Parts: sequence; C-alpha cells; structure tokens
Amino acid sequence: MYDPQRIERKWQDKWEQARIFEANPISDREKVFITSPYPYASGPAHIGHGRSFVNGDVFARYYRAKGYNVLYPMAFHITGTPVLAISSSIERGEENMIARMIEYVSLHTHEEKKVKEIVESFVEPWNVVNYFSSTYKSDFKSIGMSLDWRREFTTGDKLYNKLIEWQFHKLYDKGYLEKGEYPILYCPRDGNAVGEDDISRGDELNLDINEYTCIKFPFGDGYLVPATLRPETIYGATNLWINPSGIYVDANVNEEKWIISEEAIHLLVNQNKLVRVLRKFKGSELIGKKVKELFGDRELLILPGEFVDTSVATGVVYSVPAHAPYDYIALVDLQKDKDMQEKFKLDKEEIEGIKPIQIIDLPGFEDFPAKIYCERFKVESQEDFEKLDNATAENYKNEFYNGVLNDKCADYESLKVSDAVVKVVEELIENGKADKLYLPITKDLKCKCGERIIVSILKDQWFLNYTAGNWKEKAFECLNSMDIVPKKYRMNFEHIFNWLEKRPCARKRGLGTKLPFDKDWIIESLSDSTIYMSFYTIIHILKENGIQPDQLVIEFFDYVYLDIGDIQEVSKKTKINVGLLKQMQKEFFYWYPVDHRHTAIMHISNHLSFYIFHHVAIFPRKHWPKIISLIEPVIIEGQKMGKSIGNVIALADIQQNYSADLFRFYISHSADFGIMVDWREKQIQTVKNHIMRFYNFFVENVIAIKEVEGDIAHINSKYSKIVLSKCINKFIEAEKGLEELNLRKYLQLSFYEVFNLLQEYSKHTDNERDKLEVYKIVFPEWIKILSITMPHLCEELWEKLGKDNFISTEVWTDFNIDYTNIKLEREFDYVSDVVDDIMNILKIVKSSSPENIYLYTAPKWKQDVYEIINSKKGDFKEIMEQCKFSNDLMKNKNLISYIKSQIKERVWEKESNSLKEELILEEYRSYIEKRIMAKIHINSEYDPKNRLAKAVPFKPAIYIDL
RNA sequence: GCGGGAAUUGCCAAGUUUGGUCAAAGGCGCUGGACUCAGAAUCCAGUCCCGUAGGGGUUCGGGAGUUCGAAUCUCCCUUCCCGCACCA
Repeated sequence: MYDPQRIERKWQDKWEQARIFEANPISDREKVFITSPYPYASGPAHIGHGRSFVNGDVFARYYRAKGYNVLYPMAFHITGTPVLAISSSIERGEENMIARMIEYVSLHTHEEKKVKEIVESFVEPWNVVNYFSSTYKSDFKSIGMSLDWRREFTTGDKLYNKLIEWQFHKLYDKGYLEKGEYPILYCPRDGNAVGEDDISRGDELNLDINEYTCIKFPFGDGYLVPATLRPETIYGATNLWINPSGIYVDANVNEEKWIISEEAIHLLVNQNKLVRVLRKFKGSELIGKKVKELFGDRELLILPGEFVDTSVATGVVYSVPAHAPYDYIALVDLQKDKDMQEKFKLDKEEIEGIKPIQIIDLPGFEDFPAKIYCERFKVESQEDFEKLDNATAENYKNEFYNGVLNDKCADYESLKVSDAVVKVVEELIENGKADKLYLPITKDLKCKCGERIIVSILKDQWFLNYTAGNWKEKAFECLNSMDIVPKKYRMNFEHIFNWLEKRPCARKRGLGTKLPFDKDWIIESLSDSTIYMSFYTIIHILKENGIQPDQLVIEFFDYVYLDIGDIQEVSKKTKINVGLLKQMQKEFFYWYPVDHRHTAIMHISNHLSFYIFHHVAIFPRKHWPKIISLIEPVIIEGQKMGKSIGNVIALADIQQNYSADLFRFYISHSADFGIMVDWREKQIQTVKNHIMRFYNFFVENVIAIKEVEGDIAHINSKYSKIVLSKCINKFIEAEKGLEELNLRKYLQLSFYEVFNLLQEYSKHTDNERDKLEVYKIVFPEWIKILSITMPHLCEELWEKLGKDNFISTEVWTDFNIDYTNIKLEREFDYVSDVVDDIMNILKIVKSSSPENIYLYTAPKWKQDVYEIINSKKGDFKEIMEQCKFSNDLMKNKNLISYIKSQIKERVWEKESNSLKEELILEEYRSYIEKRIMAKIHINSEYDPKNRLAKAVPFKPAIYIDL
C-alpha cells in the first residue's frame, strides 16, 4: 500500500542525516549555482512560493543527476516595513492583524494557548522573523527541498548589512548614486514617511501622489493662487472660483504674498515653504474682484463656487468651462441663478458675457468637450458629483491622449496635450509664474494613528540613477548574453531596461541596512537584494568562524569578491587570517556566477532587472548571471490567490493533505512556465490516482524482475524490443525537455507516455519472460528520471529494487541508445496503422466480431513506381521519364492515376523505408490477431470485392468478411 | 494611452520558433460497456459533421494576403490578461 506521508518523512530524515544537499567546492567538478529569490519572512509559505522553489528543486536535482556540483541555498528577506507593521499592529492591539497572525501560527501550532503566546511575542519584530523563517524551513523540508541550509541568513543580520554597505560604497564610487527632491506620503503627527502598511486600508486605496501646479495670478500687491492638475488649459481660463463661505488668508509665502485657503498653509509648510499668515478673511470678500491674466491683458472675474473644497490644494480654482465639466456646469448654473448674482452684487451682463474658450481640438467634437461630456453623462447641476466625476475623467482621458492645443495657445499650438502639460509646467515655473504642490490622489487618506496624511518633499532623497554612465549599455550586454526562459519574456526586460531612470533607493524607516555614508537613511528593500546571492558562497564560513560584522570592512569584500588588495594587508585590517580569506575567495570564485535564477514574472520589472544592473555595476563579466527562468503565478480553482479572497493555500498543509510528491508532480506538470498553474482539487485527485497506479504497477513487478538479468540479449520477441526501444527514446526526448527547462514536456514523456507504453505492452504481450527483461532494464532508468520530481517515492522504489544508495545522489549515465531500434519501431508503426485501419472500418460498419479479415499488400509494380516517386521527390515529369524504361508499366492503365494520387500524398516525405510488408504482417500475425480478435489472411486468393486494387505501398488493402 | 503577453475542437491545455506527417497530444467532462450488491476507484470504446469500408466535409478570435499547401508566415481588426516606479 502506497503511504506517501510515511515514505516522505522517512526519506526527508535520511537526507537530512546524510547531509547530501550540503554543497562544497570540488575543484575538478563543474558546478551549477541555482537560486530563487528569498521569501519575505512576514507570513507563512503558500503554494505560490511552492511553485518557484519546487521548480528550482527539480532543476537542482537534475543538475546533480547530470554530475554537476550543485549549490541550491536560501535565505530570508525582512527589509522594509512589513515586519515592523506586524509588530506595531500587535502592540496597538489591532484585531485584524491579531486574527491574521493567529491564523498563520495555527498552521503549525495547534494548542490555542501556545498560539496566543507566539502571537503576543510578535510585538518584537525579530520574533516575527524568527518564527516565520523557522516555519518556512519546516514547510520546505516537508516538500522535499534539496537546499543547503547551512548558508541561511536574513537581510537584517549584521553580517549581511556589511555586504550591502560594501555594495553601496561601490555604487557610490561608480557615480550611480544621486541626491534629489522627492515627494512622499507623510504623517505630520508621527513626523514620518508612511507606506501601505501605515495607512488605513492602505492595501486597497490608491496611494499615488498628484502633482498640482499653482498658478500665480497677479492680484493687488500679490497673487491669487489657484492649483490645477491641468496647467495646459491656462489659455482657456475665463474666471476663478472661490468658496464664498471658506476661510482664506493673505500669506507671505517664500517672500511673496499669496492668497490661498487657510487649510493650504499646512500643506505648503510641509513642502518646504516658509509661510507667515498676514490676514484671515471669508472667501466672499474676494467675489466680484478681478485678477490679471498671465499672458495678455484680459482680466478674470472671481466668482462664487460652493463646490470649491478649501481643504484641497490651495482652495482656489481657475475655471476652464470649455474643457472642465465642473467649471462648465458651474458657470451655466451661475448664469441662470439671478439670486446668486444679486447676493454677490455681480454684473448680470458681465456674467452672461463669459463664454467658454476652446483651446484644445479634439477630433470628432463639434462643441466644447466639457459641454458634450456633461450632456453625455446627463449632468443636471453642479450637485451631481458622481456624474461630474465620471464626465471629468472621460473628458480628461480623451483630451490627454487625443487632444491637440490650438491657435489660442501661442507657442504651444499643435502640441499634443500629453506633451504640452510637461512643457507648460516647466516654463511657468522657470518664469516664476507658478509653483508645485503635491497631494495624495486619494482624498482623506488617514494614517493608522488617525492623522490625515499629506505629502512632504524630501530634499535629499537618495536615488540610483540607472541612466548614469554606461550602466545601461552594460546591462543590455549582460541581458543579450543571457538565456531567458520562456523567451517570450525577453522583450519585457528590454522595455524595462529602456524605461528605468532614477529610482529612490533609501527610505527613512524600516528594517534593513543603513546607508553607510548617510546614516539617516535605510537602504530600500529592492535595492538591498540584488547581489546577495554572492553571500551564499561565504556566509557559512563567516558563521562557523565567528567572524564579527566589524571585521567585514570594504577591503574584505574587495579582496574576496573582486580580488583587489594585498592579502596580508587585508588580513591585518580585518583580523581574519590569510587562510580563511583565501578559502572564502576560493569558494566565491568557485560558485559564482549564479548560473540559473528561477522566479515569477512579477519580478521582471523590478527585482530581476535590478539583479542584472547591480551585477554588471559591481562584478566583472565572468560573474554576470546566466539564465533566468520565469513562471506565471498559481491560481486556485481559476481564481487569483489572495488574502482578501481568503483562498490562500499554505504550504504547511500540503504534505498532510496531498503529499509532497503529488504536489511536486502537479505543480510541475499541470502547466508550462508561461501560463498560470491552476490549483484544481479535482485534477489533483486524478493525478493522485495516476501516481498511485504507477506505484502499484512498479511494486507488482519488482519482485518478479529479480529473477531475470535485464539483458537485451535475452529478449526474443520483436514486440518487446520495440517497447524497450520506444521507452528509451521517450527518456531521451524527456531529457531534451529538461535541457530546455520544459518540465511539462519532460513529465508528459517520462511519466505518462512511458507508463502508457508499458501498460499497453503488459496487456498485449504474450512473452512473460521478455516482459520482465524489459522491465528490469527500464525500471531503474524510469525512476531515475522521475526522481527529480518525485524524489521520495523514487527513493522508496529504488530501495525496493535492492539499491543501497540514495537515488538523489545517483548520477545518470546516458540512456543506452543500443536499446533503441528505429527500424523496428517503424515496422511496428506500420503494423499499428494496419490495426487502426481495421478498427476504423469495424467501427464504421458497426460490426464487432468478424471471424476473418483479409489483407492484401500492394503489387510489385506499385512498389517499383513508389520507389521512383521517392527518388524523384514527386517531380511528375521526371517520374514519367523513368517509367518509360519499362514497357509493362507504361501499358498499365492505372499508372497515371496512381502516380498522381501518390504525389498528392507527398509520399517521399514520409519516413517509411523499404519494409517487406508481407513478411512483417506474417511476423506480427499473433499480435494483430490478438488486437482485432479475428483471424487474418495475408494476400489470399479470396478477394470477392477486388480490394487488392486499392492496395498501395505501406497501406495494404483490407477486406472484412462480415 | 504606452509596453508586454494571450485567444486552439464542451472545459483545461499541447502544437506556432523550423508551414506539409494536424481533425490537431494529454487531462477533465460527457456517452456506452466491463467489474461490483451498490457506489467510489479501475479498465475498454466513443466524443466537430456526414458515411454499413479505412473516406469526405467544415474548423484553430475575425478579416485580408503570401504559398501547390497555413493553427503555424505577413498585414489589419476585436477581445482578454499583466506591468507602468518606492508595496514587497
């Protein structure tokens, strides 16, 4: 009885005790260094992690089986805020987080009290890290990972920090680091930058930042300053809107007098403006006054707009009724509203005289876009917020991508809106006519502390400048020399490489490594995980020898990684002895570069691109990465897997509920890399049965085959030789699949197709002895090739075969091509075709049990002509020339039609060689009769329907006596 | 919008790089049969349409083209998915 859980634990323990996956340099053996990105230790592993690591494991085992010395390590990522967020949420007693952590911890701990204790301990971030890294380890062990755990570390380790410091010193020296201004989300109460984890509902809201342009309209001795997202519409401004009941101020802003809403002061102050309030007043005071246009002599009227929100931007809005639905409808409303005009003592005629100014031409629009969109969305009044928002969005989208500025826009005429925006802002600011103001896209974004989040501008943000020097060129050079599998993703990389510019690389908070030359900053999590694979090569030596962080000075890595510096001096400086330094350098030089990195496609646009960039920045060409293979994510029953859907399947449950080998098989076989694995319970149960059948089939025969030699010389029947040949060819093909990193192809061939062959063989053969000989040869090869996917099951079967070593450490020899025989296979294919034809006819005539079936092979002249057609590759003229040499042929009235039909069939492209059909049929008589359950007569005189005329070479005519 | 990917016979999904051997692998589902007290499992047969002789017809998102020949190559269109920067 197949008991996967028992078998799996047994072998996992044995592997661990024998430490067979611990890899050390062996100087005369070729190596393969394969990695998948270290997982984040802020939660338990799920089957998505399972997919990439199992794939990696299958490759690692394959490389080992091919005789390579294989390093397959892993570590843990903890940089950034997620771990801190867990701790602070636990500390605050947040119920959602506590519930989630209880759920996570319960995966491995079933005692309620203990669970509670563990979750409480999470107030300390390192407890979170330690807990989840340990569950990862046990989960990964439970699915049979062949990892070298001695080389484990986390990105928060002091030793690791030293590596990252060195990396950033190098980047700094190369001139790839820069400082600049950068807007960030900011909580004024905490005085800190905030990210997704710090924001209420941060995971569902849009956390982008809008850049507003504040236009300085001259007004008295200062400026009235509306803010806009569409500065290119400045030429279409007709008036300004002020909320009459809002509070406004005269304020001194960086030595200029601005009129803005009271609430705006707070925003400006946090964006590096010096602000002093001079006077406070109600908005109504401004109504009816006028500002001067930026360009030209027009004066724009200040009008009442209740819709103006004084808490958004500057609380002042300029009106572009031709292109902004809100402005358009407000203007229409006001023009109709006599009471309002009365109330603010506005000039009726002047109000009516305000006409929208169209400054953007839009193909297919006869009227002002704002008007058309208001009509399209059936906007009735300025109170229809929802309709107005939709109308605005559509209006803007259309104008942004399709609109062109017209002749009212001076120098900007005929620019596309998308280009004009950038130019207008640039020039306005350059000329001192405008300023910038940043706001979160989402209104009322709240920090978890309750405070409203605003945008602050960091003046000295650190950036990595990917356009610096020849960095990009080198990255492309590396990419061009790499294998990307599947290759359809290469374009993706190229595009990302082109698009990468500057990227902030440090943050103000979170776990990680401090920037060595600016200790206020912590290196951001995607920037500190680019060359860490190098650390796998030496970390275990550092740990074993008790090397302390302060010993890992710049000279250390310079020497070990780059062979720079004098070893005596490095030793003196680091207080690490020369021998050890040499050993580490040797180990690094042995393992590096990373030969193969395997992960999900979501990492292309960030991690994998940075991985390449940072490697080319720091390491010489010989240490650049070589292969990246990519997978699509795992989905569950056709649905995305996610916390919010609540359908995440933890790796912790896999072995118990399914078994490691089943998981490994399913995850490897059910989809090619380029498509999503769909985790379907029903499908998995089917696969489970397949594996069970395989196990039973194997075990049923394992004793019997001990009686035979497993020697092809002892195999008598052709059929048996054919099956052996076919199996070996399948193995060879399957291995080609592995070489192409195509796991699905490899398993389809090595598991399903070989299994089908053997099952059919077992059913149709009548030579028991031969059968055992075949099995004796095939079985060991079979479980070897399957062992990389189902290592536990195959170890068990290996043991049952009487072997006393691990199949996991068995090096494959080449499959024995002496067992293959193409000629025999062709013969057999011919016979199978005949059987299929007979079956087909039986099906059509709906007869199941005829007694006699007659087969007629083609007459000699057809054979001869067939040879001619073959030799002339279907050239009709040449064929006829050749036929003319034979009078008999030329007299045959069927000749031309026969040649024509054979040419049409393109027979010369088929691989049938000169088979002696009659002999073959005779030889396979018993096989054929067994398959069709009738007696066959070959080339009998009896041919009542003259079927013989239909016979062509390799397609004998058939007559069934019904 | 930009960039990338995809569309195959009831469903999932190979095949496309290198055009012909493709009515198109495999799995699921469905239909019939065997086994069984029964079910599950397993096994056998069938599963685009027509056909009492191995054949014929119509298919690979839609349209046009190249070719003796197109699921595969070219062009246009439609639909869907993913990424678009500080969340890892």
